[in-house]
Amino acid sequence: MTDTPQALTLETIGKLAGVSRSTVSRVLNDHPDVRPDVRTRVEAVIEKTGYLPNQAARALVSNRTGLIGLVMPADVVELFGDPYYSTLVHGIREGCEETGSIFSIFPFYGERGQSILLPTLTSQGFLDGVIATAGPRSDDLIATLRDRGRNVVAVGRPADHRDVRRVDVASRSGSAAATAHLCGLDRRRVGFVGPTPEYMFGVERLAGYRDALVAVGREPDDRLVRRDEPNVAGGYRATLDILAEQPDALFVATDPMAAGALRALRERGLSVPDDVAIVGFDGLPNGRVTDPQLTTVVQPVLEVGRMAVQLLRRDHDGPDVVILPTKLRIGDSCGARASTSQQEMEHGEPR
Amino acid sequence: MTDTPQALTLETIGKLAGVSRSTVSRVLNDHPDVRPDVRTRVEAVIEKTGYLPNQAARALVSNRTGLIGLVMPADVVELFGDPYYSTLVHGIREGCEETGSIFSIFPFYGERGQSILLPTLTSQGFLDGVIATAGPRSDDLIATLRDRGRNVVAVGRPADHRDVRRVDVASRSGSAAATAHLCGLDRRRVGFVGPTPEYMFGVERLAGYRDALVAVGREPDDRLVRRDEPNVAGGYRATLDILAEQPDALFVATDPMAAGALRALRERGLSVPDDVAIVGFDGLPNGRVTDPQLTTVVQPVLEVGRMAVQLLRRDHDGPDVVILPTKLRIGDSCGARASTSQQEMEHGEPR
DNA sequence: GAATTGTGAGCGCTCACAATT
DNA sequence: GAATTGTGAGCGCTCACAATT
Repeated sequence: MTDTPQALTLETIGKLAGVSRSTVSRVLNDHPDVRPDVRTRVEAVIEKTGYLPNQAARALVSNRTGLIGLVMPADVVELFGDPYYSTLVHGIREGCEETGSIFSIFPFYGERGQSILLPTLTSQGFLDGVIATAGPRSDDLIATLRDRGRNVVAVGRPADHRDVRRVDVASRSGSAAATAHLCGLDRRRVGFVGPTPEYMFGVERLAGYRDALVAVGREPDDRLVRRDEPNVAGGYRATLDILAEQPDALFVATDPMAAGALRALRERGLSVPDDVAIVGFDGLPNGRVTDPQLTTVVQPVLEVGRMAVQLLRRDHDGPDVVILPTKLRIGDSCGARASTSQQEMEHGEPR
Repeated sequence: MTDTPQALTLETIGKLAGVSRSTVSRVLNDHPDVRPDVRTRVEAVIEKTGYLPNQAARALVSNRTGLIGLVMPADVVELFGDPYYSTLVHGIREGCEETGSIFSIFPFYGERGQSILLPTLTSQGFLDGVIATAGPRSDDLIATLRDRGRNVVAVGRPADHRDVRRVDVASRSGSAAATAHLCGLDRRRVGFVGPTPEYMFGVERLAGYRDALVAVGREPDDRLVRRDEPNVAGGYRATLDILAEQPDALFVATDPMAAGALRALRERGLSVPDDVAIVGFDGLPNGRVTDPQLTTVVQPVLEVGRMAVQLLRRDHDGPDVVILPTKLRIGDSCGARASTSQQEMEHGEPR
């Protein structure tokens, strides 16, 4: 169980191939100025010995490790059950394959987990870049990494996002489109169910909801707004609560919350979309299937992941904040499909 | 977006504190022979400047990176939905916190993903140790890491497990106990539903099933054995198929497969446990809740994760193969609870 | 002489430049 | 002189040992 006895180095390989360590280095790094026969000879020795360069030495001198880390501040169970994260991970992995980076997930939980991880993340010579999802449990970590000059990209919008490179989706305009859609279907009392205000995406989605109401000449009414945990249980509770206000439609800021809303309405004997129309937000490829099928604002999470990797690149010269568009996908929960006149509004992808 | 302008090094900190780099190094690494006032002075400078040692330099000279990697050869969606992985990750994270290592997950998918990751995993100066779950998609990776002399621990049993350190659970004896339990409840035609034979744990669980039959003087009958993918759909298919043999009990080698079995039986109008008794294998803390509640062989996945980290330690001097015990937890799917005489057989933990 | 500190060497690479063909 | 190769220095640490109190 000891390490490799033969501590192979560039020098050893060079000796075996009859060249200097420099030439071996050039072969390894695909430098052009190597004579073909020498290259072949060196490659043969590398192949035969199974030599692989020491990553630490390489990182020390080149100041690059090739490692991209995704920092996940959540309980593993929570994380692993969430289609948002699985899609995001998928996108980041694809992005890393494109750029030739190694992708790695650093799960941590709570203050203690963060304090263990933070020094390592912040050190030189460990990660080339960090991707972190914005949220109450990671916003200070993102701010710390930024302040320390680390190469960090936030996914979403951290509470303090000055000088933070980030990828986000058009939460506000997407929410406005969803709300406008409900208003256009002649719903008079359109409510909002979303996360508590420490989630910035919830703040933006509430703003979009209000934008749409104002745009059609209605007065936003806080009695039609409920906030809770951004998960199924939170959506369930908030919906039960808001029913006292007799809404005939709800824009629900995440699909898991919308699933909770559907459950609450079913329990109360209310039909969707007849009694209450529902529009959600997420539209994830692996999201749960609901009955009725949810009308929702689709966000391009896969592209978010890919783009985050792009933003991390040193040679990236695009904008430091990238906002990706969302689009409304019509399902059966909003009532648009019932009224044929509305059918042409559908511009979501087919499933 | 550039790196920190002040490239702090030990030398810089030493200069600021009026000592040599050696003394700063001693302070950082908690060496005893530093005068208290000097230590305080150096710590003050470190604190003020926010200095953190370069991990690559440290790794190069100490030959340790402090990084433990879990290699996950699976589609992310599959992975993230699986309570086995979430529990395992939880256990490994706890183990790493105990040993002061940084824990990181390397997700990859397919041949291409593996070929990208493998050189890095195999290199010196990158990971202190690799944990990999055994299975058809990772067994050759485990063998390669072993052959290259890397510090690797397998979870489960790889097809080629010579000289591979590993943590496993007592699949065979646990399966025998489950099968014996069904025989003891007077089931005459006890079938086996499990994974296809490239999954070694399935091979062991089938062996345990046969052990139990032989022990009570019955002839194992391959017509009562069905194998399919180790997931809900596979369990569903295999169970539909085995019903032609009219089993009155099934030992199902994983809980997801058992969930599929329950669905198949329900669809065929068969009652559990009256028509067919079911015992599963897994008993994960975050596993799905079934109706009826599943009798199952509980494996200690959290401890498996913790133990894997222990086995990775250089100073570990226990056995290289650790097999953790399983225990049968009685639910409502086997019929034991109905017959009061069997109640005392229950030795699972309460939920 | 014991406790504390500094110096030199070296980990295994990459890069600039000099030396060789 | 252009293409190819080797040498020297250095990345930022840790460790052994020498030097200092």
